[in-house]
Amino acid sequence: MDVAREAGLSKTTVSAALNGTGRLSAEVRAHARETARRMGYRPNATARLLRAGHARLIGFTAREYVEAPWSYLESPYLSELTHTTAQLALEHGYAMVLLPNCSPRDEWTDLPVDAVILADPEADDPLVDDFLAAGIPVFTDQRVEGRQGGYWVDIDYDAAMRSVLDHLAAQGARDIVLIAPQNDSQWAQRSMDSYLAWCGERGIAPHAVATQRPGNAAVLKAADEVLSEGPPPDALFALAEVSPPLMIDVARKHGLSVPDDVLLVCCSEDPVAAHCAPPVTTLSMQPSAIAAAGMELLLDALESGNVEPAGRVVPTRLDVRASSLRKTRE
Amino acid sequence: MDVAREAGLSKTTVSAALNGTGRLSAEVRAHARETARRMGYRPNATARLLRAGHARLIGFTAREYVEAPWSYLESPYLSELTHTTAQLALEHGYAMVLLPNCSPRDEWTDLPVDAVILADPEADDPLVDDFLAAGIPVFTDQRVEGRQGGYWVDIDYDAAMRSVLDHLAAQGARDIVLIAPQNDSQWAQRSMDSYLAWCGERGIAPHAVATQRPGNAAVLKAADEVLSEGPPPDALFALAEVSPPLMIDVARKHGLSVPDDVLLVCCSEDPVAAHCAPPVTTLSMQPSAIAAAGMELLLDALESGNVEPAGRVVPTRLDVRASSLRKTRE
DNA sequence: TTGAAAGCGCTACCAC
DNA sequence: GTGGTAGCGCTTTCAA
Repeated sequence: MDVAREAGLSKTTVSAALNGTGRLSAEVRAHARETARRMGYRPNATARLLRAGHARLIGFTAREYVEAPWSYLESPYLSELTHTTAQLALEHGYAMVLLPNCSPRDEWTDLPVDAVILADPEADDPLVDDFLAAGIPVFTDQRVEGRQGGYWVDIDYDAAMRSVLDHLAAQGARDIVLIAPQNDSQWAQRSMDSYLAWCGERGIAPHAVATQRPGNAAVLKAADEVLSEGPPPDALFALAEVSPPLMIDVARKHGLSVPDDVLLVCCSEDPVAAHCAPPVTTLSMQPSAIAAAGMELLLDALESGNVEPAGRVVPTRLDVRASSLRKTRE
Repeated sequence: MDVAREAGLSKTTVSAALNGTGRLSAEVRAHARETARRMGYRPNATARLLRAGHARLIGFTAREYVEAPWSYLESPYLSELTHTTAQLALEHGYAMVLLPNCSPRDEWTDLPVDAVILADPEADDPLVDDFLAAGIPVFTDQRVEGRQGGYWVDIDYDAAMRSVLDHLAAQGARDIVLIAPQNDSQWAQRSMDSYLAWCGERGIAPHAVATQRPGNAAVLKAADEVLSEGPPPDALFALAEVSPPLMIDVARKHGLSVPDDVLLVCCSEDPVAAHCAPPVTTLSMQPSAIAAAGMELLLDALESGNVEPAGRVVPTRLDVRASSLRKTRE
């Protein structure tokens, strides 16, 4: 440490001066600080971390559609989840490393992380096991419940689905088409289960179409096909993420007006929904609330050394707007 | 290192076995690896990095509208830039830390980064100076040119602006309204300069409105106001990012059809533009190309220890679609 | 009030 | 072929 030599002090003293620790005379402290400043000295962060025994770094990635060459930041939901998590982490002294969804498993090995967050993993995601086996705490969905080092935040997908279906039914819809994402996430799986159950309970034939890939194009294509075949349904519920105004465009293309001819609900975090014409009813998964719940769990686990597996359930929110309100005709 | 004790080897041997270095017999190597695997041993990443003398971590943040409480991932441009950068970095063995735009300056100090990327900094951004002073290479816009440790990627904003204006003029537009972002970025500043110059050269009175904040709402409000006062302009060019279909909705709200009554061009990376009705002409800043150019510079600087300041200019792209094509009436 | 020494976990070097 | 040792840059004892 040549700041020490330059200041005529030991490196211990300089370290203490810079960190505000130890019992040093005011002059020595000021002198050390001044010398360091003048020399443009910055303590080596890696060395401090090694010394401290932690990394203060959290890995983050979204595991939905892992195979597809897409950027999960394209999704407003995942993008908000990512941003909020990064923000909250930093407020608590942790930085967040952004890992793309499709990266070789060993890319992670060399990364000094205290924990990882895996959003929407696949069923039996190998990454979950990898980290758990490596002793790195994993924050993900409920399927890790009960496993050593597994923490989870979950959503009441069943309640969410039913809130939408009940709302549409209350508006008089009977033939409700579900445009569902086709992947192994809990979101896709459990939502579909709930849809089928709800239809079953009412003796209604389910009418679901699946989108194989993420992105607007796949959802729009599915909607287009549904509206092309036979009489139009009473309502469309796009569970797979899509830009709301584009759904209105598709309906219009088929000569259908929203909400007069077909009701529309989108599962979306896109603020565009409130601004388009007509405003579109959305089911929000509340990514910021999920991030907050997850970060609370994470900090509790990391700071207090609390190894008890823990989990939280976060509610969703239905914002009813014009697109799903049948006009009262009087 | 208790793997060594367990295997009856020295930690040196175990290290060599795991890293594939040194001259070890196949059996010893296999034995060491097997023992490590069985014990769930993972080499400490922080220690390796300290030893190696680098961090393999790159800091990233967008500095536009630093004061506003917004998430830059809301912007399709910045979101694509962020994702692509992270992706490319990882492919080259670097992980990317995501820093929110509004964070105290000292949050960064404890972070072991080899370099930082500051997208769209403000004029005289203090963060630029902080990092340069700390000897950390900074990758940002052209204003760092010539400074020690400063590398830049820039866009030919002038050519971009002119390509749009020339296109609109060729379609017969004369009163072209520019909806411009109001901030200190090069993008906002230089684009506005070019707009004014272009108008000046043609003796056309410029007609620009500024948006104070990021997000759809501010741009839509500006557009709404322009269309409310007096006769509608020939064309709208939204340089500030906005969701294209919403711009069409605004025009429609004023009884104007795109492109029959008013031509529309948006500066946007949103894939929605190609799908809405009518499809919207976009000026793309090519964030992925920017990321690629920046990463190339960065790797060259970091790997080859090349301290020569360097820079690159990246082209933009105009995708002409129906929204800016005057219908030939015949 | 200050400083010497130990050690965080790892790997490169050079003896054996 | 294998293993002891030194040292990356820092902070935390503990002795002076």
